[in-house]
Amino acid sequence: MARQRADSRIARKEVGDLAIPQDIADSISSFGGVEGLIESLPPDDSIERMQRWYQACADPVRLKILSLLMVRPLCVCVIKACLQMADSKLSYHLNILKRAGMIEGEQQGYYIIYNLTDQARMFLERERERLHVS
Amino acid sequence: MARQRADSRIARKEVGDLAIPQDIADSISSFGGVEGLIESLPPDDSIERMQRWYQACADPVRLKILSLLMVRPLCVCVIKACLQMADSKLSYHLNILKRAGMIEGEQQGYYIIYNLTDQARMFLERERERLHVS
DNA sequence: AAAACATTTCAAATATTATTGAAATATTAC
DNA sequence: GTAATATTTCAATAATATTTGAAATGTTTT
Repeated sequence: MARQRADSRIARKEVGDLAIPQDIADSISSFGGVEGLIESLPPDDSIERMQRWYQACADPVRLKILSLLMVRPLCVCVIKACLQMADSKLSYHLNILKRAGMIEGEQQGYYIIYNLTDQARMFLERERERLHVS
Repeated sequence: MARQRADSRIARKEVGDLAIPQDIADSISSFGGVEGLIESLPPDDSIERMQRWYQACADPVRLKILSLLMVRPLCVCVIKACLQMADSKLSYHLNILKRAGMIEGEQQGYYIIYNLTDQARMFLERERERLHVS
């Protein structure tokens, strides 16, 4: 018994040269229509920064590095011992996190000790909380 | 007058076959050394889910779609009118957001109306807050 | 200054992701 | 059923990102 589908007729409204559902048309007209929506978009530089940030998080190696640095600042060699990969590969990923503003390295003798930036730590703490709740 | 650099000699300690800075060695030994660090990493499926989520956010087109949907649910044609791109391109990005669990689409007559999932809305609200504060 | 250690840089190869335009699907209107 | 509208799928191409191994850099020890 096919369930009765909701009335398929959808009221439409012309917005410029565009016919769209009436309720959407009505609603968006209150913040300036399509024009208004476009203006509400974040500026390009802000979009770029966000993109770089999330891109930095979008890789298993880098997520693991971030997870390790949540514990405490670590030298490259300990990160390498944990993740078991070639130096150059690790260095590549560290550099991406650095350029995104998520980590900083400080040379100490032989070693470079990496740590999360305050921004990254705040982000990761919030994310940990969010993911545990849901 | 070059500023006196901190004593370059760094105490080192052997951990397994690895010589690492003493303070790091001491500190990580309290949570099980390198072994313990490795065990503290999130499980693979969790890493994968995070990766897909952040990857979905790591693109200017998709960030803009998310930003538009923060305003209200929208049909594809309105999103298209705002972002001015080919149908197939838009569809590609909508699909990535859908597979990441950030948006859902519901067919209504001619149109498919997309909306943020609760998870995505929560994430984006928190991010908006975080980025405004910092 | 030479040797040893830790890390980065570079260029080439590989893999993944994004864009494009044409064809396909699904819904509604006639 | 045919036409019209909205959206997706597909296959080919283009663009980016990642991996790899070798060479380079910077630091410390001898």
